[in-house]
Amino acid sequence: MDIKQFRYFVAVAEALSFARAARSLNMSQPPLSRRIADLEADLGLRLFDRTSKKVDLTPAGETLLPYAREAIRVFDAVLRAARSLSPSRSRQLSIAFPPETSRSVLLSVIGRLQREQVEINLVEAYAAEQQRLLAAGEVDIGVLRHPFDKRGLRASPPLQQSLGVIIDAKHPLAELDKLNLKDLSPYPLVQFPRTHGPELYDEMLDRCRAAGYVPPRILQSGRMTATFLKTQSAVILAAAPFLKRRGESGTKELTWRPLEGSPINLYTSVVCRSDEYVGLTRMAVDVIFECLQHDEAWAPVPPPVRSRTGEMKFKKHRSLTRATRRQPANQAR
Amino acid sequence: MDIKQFRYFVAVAEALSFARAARSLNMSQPPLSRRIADLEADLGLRLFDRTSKKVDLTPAGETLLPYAREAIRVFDAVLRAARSLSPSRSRQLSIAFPPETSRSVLLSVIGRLQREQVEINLVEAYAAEQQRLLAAGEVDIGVLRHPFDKRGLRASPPLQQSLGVIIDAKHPLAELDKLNLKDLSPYPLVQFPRTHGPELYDEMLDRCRAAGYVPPRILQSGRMTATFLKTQSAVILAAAPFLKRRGESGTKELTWRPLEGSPINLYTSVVCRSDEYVGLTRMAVDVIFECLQHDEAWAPVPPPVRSRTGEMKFKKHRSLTRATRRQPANQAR
DNA sequence: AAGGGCAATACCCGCTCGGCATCGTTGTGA
DNA sequence: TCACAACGATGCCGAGCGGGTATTGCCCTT
Repeated sequence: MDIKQFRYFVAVAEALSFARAARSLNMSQPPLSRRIADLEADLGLRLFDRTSKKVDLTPAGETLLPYAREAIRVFDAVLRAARSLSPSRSRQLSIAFPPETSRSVLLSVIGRLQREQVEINLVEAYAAEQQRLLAAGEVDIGVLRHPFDKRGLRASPPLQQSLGVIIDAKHPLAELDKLNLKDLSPYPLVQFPRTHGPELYDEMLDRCRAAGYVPPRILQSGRMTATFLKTQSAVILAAAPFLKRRGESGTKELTWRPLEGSPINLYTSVVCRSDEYVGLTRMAVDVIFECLQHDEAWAPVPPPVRSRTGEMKFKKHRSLTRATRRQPANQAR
Repeated sequence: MDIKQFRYFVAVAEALSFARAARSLNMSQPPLSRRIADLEADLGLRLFDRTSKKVDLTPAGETLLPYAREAIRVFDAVLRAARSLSPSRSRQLSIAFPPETSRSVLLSVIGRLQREQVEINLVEAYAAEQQRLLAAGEVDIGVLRHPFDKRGLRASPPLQQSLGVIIDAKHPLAELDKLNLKDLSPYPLVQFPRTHGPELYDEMLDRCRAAGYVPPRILQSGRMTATFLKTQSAVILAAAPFLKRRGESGTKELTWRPLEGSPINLYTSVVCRSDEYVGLTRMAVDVIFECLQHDEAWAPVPPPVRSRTGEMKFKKHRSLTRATRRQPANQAR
């Protein structure tokens, strides 16, 4: 019996759906069904009443749920504590986030890492820059958008955000609840500088064109983004929580609208150098991943769409220990 | 990461020896060494300072130990609770022990099971009788001596007890600290009735003869055992804690002596019907096993001797859930 | 100097778990 | 009313994890 079984149980109990729970666990539905069946067999009771249409906790499952959560909580806490005991040269970590990271996410990351006594050095950078910083050792952990070069890096499973559109509250399009990319046609698009992430930049524009939106002009994002949006009737593609970040100024006068059918998605991973996914760094990577995942607006795994188009399969990580073990252990000298 | 790694860590920390810890975990030493190395790699720190002569906790290991224990404690408690949630027809279990079970073991078993709200029905019986009771369904769990017929039963790993000799405190042999089987030659032997466990009975006598002790008479053990020992200068082979059981009468006048080189050992397993090692029953089996194991005088696993003679290899159990699952799951109807 | 004890390493194998494909059922919309 | 869509269960397969045995290497003892 493994603590994983409890995680599976809790995931299903929270999603009340095997398929959704499986997605949030980054696995497929059949093995999850089996693991739950195994657990039920072991415990000698049914945890869920399930039909093909509905999944409900049985009374027994209901009673068990909080205890399972508690066991997981304690276990994770100990593991985190153990990992952060690591005698890293120091307890400092440099972590890079994309500039448009929402404030709420940053706050929870900082809060949780401070509780583990980590000194954080925050860096703001796009994918290309982050890759350089990671490679140069100037940053320990990066949060970056796909696609990026994964060589030598350990990347978490991708998290998905559906992009919408930010416009001035008085913009003509603000009348509509959901926008279509075509609706944007008359308006200029604000984009981050292409050099900061050429692949993503190109893909976003491709998607726009494919859906019939060819921006009349493209404006460089920068300090003046809000001004562009107000004075030029420009639009910018962004995930829902983007606005949350900009408590500073003008937030009230901007508004966000989702895109019909989520035609553009952002995939994000938490990343560190492969050989450093261990101890303190690993603890922090896991914590950051959880913070992102639990933030609303981050889907744990690309929805069905992904497996149909076959694009961006996520490879499971092989555990590092096996590889590590093969090298001389250089201990007990 | 699995809770097992914590168990391994704690076992090594308690034994301060990989070999001993491995034995107490019913596994061999090499895999344990690797699991610990893996854990250290994962955490990014050394848990033990080890040379070929000594194993010590590092400071980090020292700090971690109590937390690891706590995580295990919580996890096991939840698992026990979950298993005992099982809607067994009732919360009653019939448990059979060999008559010579020490009182201390019985007390801890009863205490722990009562804490799980189990109603216990204790039965006193030797192996042969226990097998009948198990097969007939009149008893749910048995604690019985090897060898016994394992068909249809799920048996825990065997626990070992070294037999010594109980004699009257005034017996001539009481002068010696350690006895040799040959020393017993002049004295009659008290044995349980052969029908209660013919194989064990025969093996014990074989061992005696092999070591040069051919009892002049064999007396049937019963209510009058103590009297035999006092009036006939008889001897009885028993594990160390046997005396603890007999708080009733005469304990003071009897005494126990170990046998030089532990020539005779008792192997005991906790047993239930294979298909019932699940839910409440499984919880109880595990609890009883732990109680026996933690009682001093029960070695977790036969010491090196066993693997040399090659006798009584213990087979690992395959998990039941897998097999169970293959039958129609008859749920969701 | 030889031997024994112990942890580490090499190598191997079986079981477990997760993946894909498919089925059966149920609810839904044309 | 029928076909389809959604979902959980099942069959089957491959990979990797974890454990087993044999062996090495180190240190201490005699």
